[in-house]
Amino acid sequence: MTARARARAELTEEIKRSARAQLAEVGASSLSVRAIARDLGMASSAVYRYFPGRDELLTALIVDGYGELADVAEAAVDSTEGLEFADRFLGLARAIRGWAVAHPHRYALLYGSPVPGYAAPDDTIAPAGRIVAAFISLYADAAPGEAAGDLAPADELAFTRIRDALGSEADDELLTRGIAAWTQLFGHISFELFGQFTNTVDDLDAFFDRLMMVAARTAAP
Amino acid sequence: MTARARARAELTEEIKRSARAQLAEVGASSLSVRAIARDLGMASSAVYRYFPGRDELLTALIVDGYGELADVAEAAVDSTEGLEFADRFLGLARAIRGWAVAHPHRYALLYGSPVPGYAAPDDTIAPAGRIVAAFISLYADAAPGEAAGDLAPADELAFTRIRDALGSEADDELLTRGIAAWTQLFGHISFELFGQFTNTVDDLDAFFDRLMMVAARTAAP
DNA sequence: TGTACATCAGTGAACGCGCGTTCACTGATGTAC
DNA sequence: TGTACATCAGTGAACGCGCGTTCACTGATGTAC
Repeated sequence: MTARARARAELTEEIKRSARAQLAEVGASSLSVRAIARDLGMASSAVYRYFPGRDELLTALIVDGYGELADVAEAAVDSTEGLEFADRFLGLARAIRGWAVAHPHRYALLYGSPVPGYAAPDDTIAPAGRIVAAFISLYADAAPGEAAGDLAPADELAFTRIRDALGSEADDELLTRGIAAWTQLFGHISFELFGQFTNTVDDLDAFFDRLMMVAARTAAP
Repeated sequence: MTARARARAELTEEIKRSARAQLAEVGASSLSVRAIARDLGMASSAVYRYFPGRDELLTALIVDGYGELADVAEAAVDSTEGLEFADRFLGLARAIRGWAVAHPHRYALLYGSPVPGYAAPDDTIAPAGRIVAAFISLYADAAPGEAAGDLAPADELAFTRIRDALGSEADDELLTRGIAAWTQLFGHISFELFGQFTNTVDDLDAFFDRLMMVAARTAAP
């Protein structure tokens, strides 16, 4: 590997690093080639030696983001091998949330509202699929009926403010089930509107109804 | 009401209408006072007679959006009075999704990733609360244990593509439960990162774990 | 009903700024012989 | 090992554009007497 190639690889990373920092400050739609160049102390035109344009840079950030989250998800699945389904799912969920909380702006780039004027190319589909695949792989080893046990008793810590606001004595179990259904509703809508369901479910209306019937059972008092 | 006041009210609405159209085309972060003025055939400075600035216009759009969605949610709750909990929840869910699908960009403004550089003022809290309140009101009249019945049999229409992709024979019931848990995970994360949980749940870590234990039971094979 | 004054909507020019992208160029690095 | 040529990174000026906001102004509408 020549010195030139090494310098190229390093500066390519530097540009993406600076772009991620900018993402956190101004958001994807205001990502600016000139601001990145300024940050790195180079002419704005120099960035074009590394990326053909702003959109291709965005694509690179998205692909990297899915890739990194997929690594995290797969590591979580691997590290829980042999455990029962519910524990493995919890481990996967924690890992994904952990990454999202650590990199909220990158999460928003992947799962938040789409960047106006930017159409994600097909290159982003495969890395996005790895994350879903990690979840699906949990089913490969699981025996049916594995996780029928009851919830551990609530610690009565998480809901004091909600209970105050409600002025009610609802228990933690019911509150959790209610919020579960609620986040499920909005999770579905965001997935549907923001493009996570494209080319998967055939009939979104019918699917939505079924999903909400499950949610209603979960949330019922 | 004077002619001047009437004209003012009308033009205020016109500005918001044009702003909503622009929202759909370029997104909230690129909402432009000049583009709205151009659209309405007036000088860009004239818009400042109606809104003190771009951010206040955005706030008005957000408040209007929550208000309209809250009207829809409350209407759904009212129209299902007397029915059992699961049916009322399904009606509410359908109503909310219906509005979101009809106005995807306004939904993104309310529940999508936050607009960088814009801090929503307190005026937006109350209208947002009306939507949650509509959901909570369902519990006021519901008897415990109401919705324990089984799901209606699947129509086997919604999942052909997913099944093809999986190369498996998983039934619709399990697929629905799996996707339910998955959208719940991402629904929670988006709510957490995009600010819907601020000042409600005390300990988000503990709450998240409980939520995912519920999800794991839902998704178990 | 008529007049005098105050209020307000709308104008157009201007300020100062930032943006993506192109282009001809210089000088350093790499490669073939 | 040395030379000749090709490749490539980086520069700085330029093009053409859009933005939010301010300001002094004109002319129409509203109001108090």
